[in-house]
Amino acid sequence: MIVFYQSSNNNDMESQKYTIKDIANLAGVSKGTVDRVLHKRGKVSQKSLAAVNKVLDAIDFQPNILARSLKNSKVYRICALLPNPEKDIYWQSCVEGVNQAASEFKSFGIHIEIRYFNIESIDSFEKENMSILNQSPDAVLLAPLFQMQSIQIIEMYHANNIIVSIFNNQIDSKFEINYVGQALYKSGRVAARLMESIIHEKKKLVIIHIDEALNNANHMKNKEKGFRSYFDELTQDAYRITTLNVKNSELEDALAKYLNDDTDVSGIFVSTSKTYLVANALQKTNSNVKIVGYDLIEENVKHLKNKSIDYLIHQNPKQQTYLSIVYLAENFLFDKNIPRQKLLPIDIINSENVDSYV
Amino acid sequence: MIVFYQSSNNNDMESQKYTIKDIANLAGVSKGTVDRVLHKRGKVSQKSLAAVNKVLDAIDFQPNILARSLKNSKVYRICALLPNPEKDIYWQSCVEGVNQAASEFKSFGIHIEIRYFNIESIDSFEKENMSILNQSPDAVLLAPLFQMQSIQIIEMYHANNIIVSIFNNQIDSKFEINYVGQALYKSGRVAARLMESIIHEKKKLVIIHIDEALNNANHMKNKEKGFRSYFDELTQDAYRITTLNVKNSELEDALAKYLNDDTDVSGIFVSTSKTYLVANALQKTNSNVKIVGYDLIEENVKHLKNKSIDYLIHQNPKQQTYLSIVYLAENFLFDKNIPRQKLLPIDIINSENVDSYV
DNA sequence: TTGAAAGCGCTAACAC
DNA sequence: GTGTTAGCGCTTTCAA
Repeated sequence: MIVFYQSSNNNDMESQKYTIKDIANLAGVSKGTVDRVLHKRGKVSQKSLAAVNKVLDAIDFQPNILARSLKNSKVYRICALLPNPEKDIYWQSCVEGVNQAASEFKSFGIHIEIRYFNIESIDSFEKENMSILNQSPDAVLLAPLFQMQSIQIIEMYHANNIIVSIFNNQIDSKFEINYVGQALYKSGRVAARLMESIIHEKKKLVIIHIDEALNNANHMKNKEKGFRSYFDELTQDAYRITTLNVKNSELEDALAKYLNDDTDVSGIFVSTSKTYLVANALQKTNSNVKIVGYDLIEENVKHLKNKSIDYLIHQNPKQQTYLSIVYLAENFLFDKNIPRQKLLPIDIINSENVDSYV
Repeated sequence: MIVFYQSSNNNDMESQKYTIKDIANLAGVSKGTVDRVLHKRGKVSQKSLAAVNKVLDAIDFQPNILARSLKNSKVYRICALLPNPEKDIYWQSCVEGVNQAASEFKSFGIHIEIRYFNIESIDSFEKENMSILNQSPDAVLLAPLFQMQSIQIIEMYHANNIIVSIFNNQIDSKFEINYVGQALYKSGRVAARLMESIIHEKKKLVIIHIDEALNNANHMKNKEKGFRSYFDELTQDAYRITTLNVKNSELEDALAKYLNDDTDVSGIFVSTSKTYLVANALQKTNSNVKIVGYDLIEENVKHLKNKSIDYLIHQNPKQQTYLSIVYLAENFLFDKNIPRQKLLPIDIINSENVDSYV
């Protein structure tokens, strides 16, 4: 075993750390003046300014963010308003993302509260928002499922100096500081490419939207547009694509009937996390139709593993909320910039890589 | 526009922030004693202990990590030893991952230096390591391409109290604090599932390892095992799978010859980032063989987009090094735990989702 | 066994 | 315009 001696001096230029005090000494002024120069606050004489800037140019000064942050010791309150996962299990991951961020930032003085609204009730959405507004937290994270109401409420938050971050879906608002989500049109194209690669002979496809009324119609339409655009661009092959809008309750009958009428269907693209419902329905028809759908909820994963669903597209709900909170927290604590928009990768999931995502 | 009045008192139990000073006051002891109890250091009388613990039980005390960290203000030095990207562009992303982390943690007093070794030279690997050892940084991030030498050098770092983190590939060492990489066997299975879904008639497949001598043979063998295991488990269909080991320079001829002898081949799985070489070679044969390979380097992405490569598996090299550095930095700064192993998701990439990853 | 006090680097209030 | 100083919350040293 060779053991090297420590070199006695590691203070090379690079790892030298300068403080405001150092700069003040070097420039022959006081810490206060250095601070004034650094932050352009207060009056500074030409002479002092020049002296400090000269030092600043010569060294690579990195203000100690921890010290700055410590000084500003306050508790920041962030409120996350999420769809209640009891109504749709998809949202459970969003809760987990928030919770993970919450536990990571707890000891930094970031306090996070989760609230729920009922996805079937605009009223509950508005009520919760009003209640949050009344608490006046420092920031709010929102799933803006109801477009019109969301725009209104975000404006109110803004008027009250409450920062708003949104995830899951874009809306036409100018006042949110950040959006984290996925490119929906693109994800439709991804689904199309997957479908193309597994379909071979009969080129009839079906797009199924489930419970459109309850969900965000735009959301689904964008996915459909992407899906169709991909096939439209293919020059050699002509696919026939039909769109079906069904209610959850009518799905099984509607699908059975449709497939009975048209036995040439070879692939189904489901635009929501309810993909498993289609897989369930198909199991009874004993057909060999391929399915591409969305989201890693338990029921979907089960079907994916036994290959009754071929591919799922992962919308990364947990990462969406986790990231949103991290952006807010790091902005409060360390003054980090928040990107206006963060589009997460469009993850393709099959039976073999699914475990690596959960 | 409705504007709500701020509620006058937001100090609910939850958002109350206690400091050791508060605890000291509540327990009727000094800050020093509270610190001794919290960290079990120094002697404390039964009485004081009980008093402090009583307070601690009653409140939810979150020590302010920023303050702790500030106190311990020192410059941490991390050295990353990476394969030189000039020899193999794959490694470029690793450099970027380190650089990103470096810029994020610069103002926290984390100083990061990147060094390169030549992937074709064990000697350069050893020399660089010795030089790093001599600098005695606080931590080292290593791509342990040469198994035996890596084990030795990691032991040396360990003996010198230098923390070592590794990425890209596992080795049989007990002294590294953390490994970030991908499950190789699993990724072979993912490739197999992809291949199965796009291959339909002729069930002959080829596995190609390129430049095995230069690369980590184990690495490739694990992927192959995973790939084969998937097809072995299929009961209904019999696939014939052949393995080809070729040198970069001989690839084109070897492949042309092979495909000429056996015209039934319908899919090729390439175990390295040199997948584009196979695509290049195939373009000249005008065949319709499907290709599944690895990594989002530029040449591969080009082929992916024009569909001469069907799928790529993304090993996330940037994320590997980025995460490794983040783990180390957050451990130094905030005493965060470092997981022993972090296996990144096995990302499936096709022509449509590739842009969302870069 | 304990309390008092200094100090990490930065900010902000205050006095001159 | 500028320097001084107190203080953020924690750790650590020193004196009692």
